[in-house]
Amino acid sequence: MALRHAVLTALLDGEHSGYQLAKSFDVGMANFWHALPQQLYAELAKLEADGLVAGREVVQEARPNKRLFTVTDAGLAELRRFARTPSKPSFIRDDLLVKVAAADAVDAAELIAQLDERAAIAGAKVELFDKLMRKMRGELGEAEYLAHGTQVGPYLTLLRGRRFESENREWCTEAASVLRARAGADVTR
Amino acid sequence: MALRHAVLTALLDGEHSGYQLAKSFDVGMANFWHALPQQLYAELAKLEADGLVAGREVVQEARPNKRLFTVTDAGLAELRRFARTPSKPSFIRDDLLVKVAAADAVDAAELIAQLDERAAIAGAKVELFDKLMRKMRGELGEAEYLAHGTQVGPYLTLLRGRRFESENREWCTEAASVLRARAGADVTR
DNA sequence: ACATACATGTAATCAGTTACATGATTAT
DNA sequence: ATAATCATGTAACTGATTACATGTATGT
Repeated sequence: MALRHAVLTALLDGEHSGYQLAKSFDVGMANFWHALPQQLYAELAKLEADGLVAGREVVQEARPNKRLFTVTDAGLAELRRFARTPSKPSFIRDDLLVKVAAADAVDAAELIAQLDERAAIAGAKVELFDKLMRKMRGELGEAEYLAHGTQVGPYLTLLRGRRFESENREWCTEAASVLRARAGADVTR
Repeated sequence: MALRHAVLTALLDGEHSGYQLAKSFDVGMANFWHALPQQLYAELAKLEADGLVAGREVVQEARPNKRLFTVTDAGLAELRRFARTPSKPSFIRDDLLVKVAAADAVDAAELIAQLDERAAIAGAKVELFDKLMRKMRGELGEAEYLAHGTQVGPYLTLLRGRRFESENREWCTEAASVLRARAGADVTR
């Protein structure tokens, strides 16, 4: 039941609407948790009912009204309690890896195309994370930021996401080239 | 709906019982898919009902009887169809990363302890994957195996898992040392 | 005696996804 | 005109987790 804690964490750096969360979940948070807008709206409603976040209505003219949420003291306490509970080892779920595991039994050309596509997506994520990290660091170098910056938490998780996607890109490229080489060898045999 | 395809893939290298699958899912498959025994038994039953796997009863004396499953032609066709569908980008779900993201608001000592523990777990996984890969390669070197080995699919996914866990271990170690340095600085301030 | 491995499930609940629904404003 | 952005949800369904249930054989 960590979605609520991911939401509380996302709200630590100020008030957000459900809509804003839905966006930021696809950038800073997406390395370790993912959620659809509907889930976030539902979770915010539950968190408010439980007194862990407080919402305030903001009336707008040119746009629909919105509700901005902040973490309450009870919410902060809940987050601290959560941080003390044991963590279960993480897991990945990846359709593409399932397909690669079945590489010996399925169409190679199609797999290669999907690996190339995924490598490109991962590359774009690497650049996005680099940008976010540069922005967060500001004037400071990485070592300095890690030592003295505010928001080490988010910075560390961005670092993790950056490495994951970089790793991902490299592996997809390699796997594609391995499959290409084997397909080529089969043809000339 | 990729659990069924993960199961079909796992059954590609020969017949397995639900019990055996439950074990092997925690090693070779665990880098990209995870499932509890109950899910596997249920999925095998569904796959059998759909004619994608065939089960045969094996009567044993000293142990309970078991059912061994193999992929049918229809199952193989389904796997090939699946391999042609577009893959949605993977995602990680990790409690510990949520906690690190909230690092600035929670107890540092506890987080550090969890990061150290996770680094050790990741290290053990790296060794396990190395062992499995050596076993799979046999006499061959890695480049040779990737070029000519049977089971490139499983080998490539083990490679991915190996790198993921290695990355994980490094990051956990670094994150812990960053948090330790900051905690130390706070104390002496 | 106690734990672990073997072997297979059911039932209840919780979490996540897909599909649907509404409606104004701004940019191309 | 068309698409994208802002803004928030409901309803139905599928997938995953937790708790429970059973029973034998082997190792420490």
